[in-house]
Amino acid sequence: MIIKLDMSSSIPIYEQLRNQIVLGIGRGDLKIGQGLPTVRQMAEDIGVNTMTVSKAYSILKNEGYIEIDRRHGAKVKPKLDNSQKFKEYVENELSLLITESRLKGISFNDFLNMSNSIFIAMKGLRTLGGEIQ
Amino acid sequence: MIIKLDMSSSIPIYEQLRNQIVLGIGRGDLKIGQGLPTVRQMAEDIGVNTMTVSKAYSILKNEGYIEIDRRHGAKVKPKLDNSQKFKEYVENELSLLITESRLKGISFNDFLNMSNSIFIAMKGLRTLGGEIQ
DNA sequence: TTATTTGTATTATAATTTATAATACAAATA
DNA sequence: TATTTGTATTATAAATTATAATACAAATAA
Repeated sequence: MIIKLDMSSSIPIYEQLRNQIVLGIGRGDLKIGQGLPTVRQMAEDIGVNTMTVSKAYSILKNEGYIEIDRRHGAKVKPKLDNSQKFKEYVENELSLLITESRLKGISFNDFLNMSNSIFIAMKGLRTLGGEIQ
Repeated sequence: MIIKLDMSSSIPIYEQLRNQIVLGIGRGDLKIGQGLPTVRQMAEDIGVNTMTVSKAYSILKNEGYIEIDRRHGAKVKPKLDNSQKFKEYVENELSLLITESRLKGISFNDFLNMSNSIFIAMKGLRTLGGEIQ
């Protein structure tokens, strides 16, 4: 599992780590059901405080991407969310990104091609057992 | 020009304002060449400090969405950007958003439909004069 | 020329956020 | 019973965010 962090970024480390774990699940580096490194292990690996990792894990739990058991640790388990709130979140983020792209001269075709490439690269979420979710 | 701000959000006001102005250009509320309200006027309108507005304008200038003249004020003038850096920014944001959507159960079709709706709603950037950019 | 309006800089202040460090605790497991 | 888990606590420090009051340089209008 590759975690890319930019310590000089203005984006908080816990947020970068949260994003990297979400992307890791999408890429398939992290399978559904797979355990994440312990808070202490992850903190040592990436060279940050344990509470920074704990915060990232806590956010991922609240967002419904992982489950956390005491002793058993953190485990990948994305929960579906067909709420209007989540749709609006996606719409708002997408609106901003498409607007920025448009104003900067990226064609809508290029934008759709990018989207396709990204989607294809992450197609087929698999569990630890191997079956497709 | 409608500016929607959430004062209880964790996103800084200057960043929300920056986003709202970008979206306003995309929607056509702000035409190319059109002047933005003065820093003081905008600050009064939305009820924040002048320096908060100044910071938002300054970011938009640095990102190449507006131009700023002393005395003449801030003016909408998006600059094209075909740099690799900008492409990577879009790719990274898009990757995260598609991954989140996928994990939450939004189909790729729905995602593309959303993208289409958003793009259609902002088609045809116009200048103050009326000609299409 | 003079007064006014523009964005911006400065200074001070305050609250919040972010991150670290050291320690401790509750729960579950071996 | 000892160990490992996520988490809570406490203290500390730095950076960020926002406000307030004031001032400045540049450009325009009177």
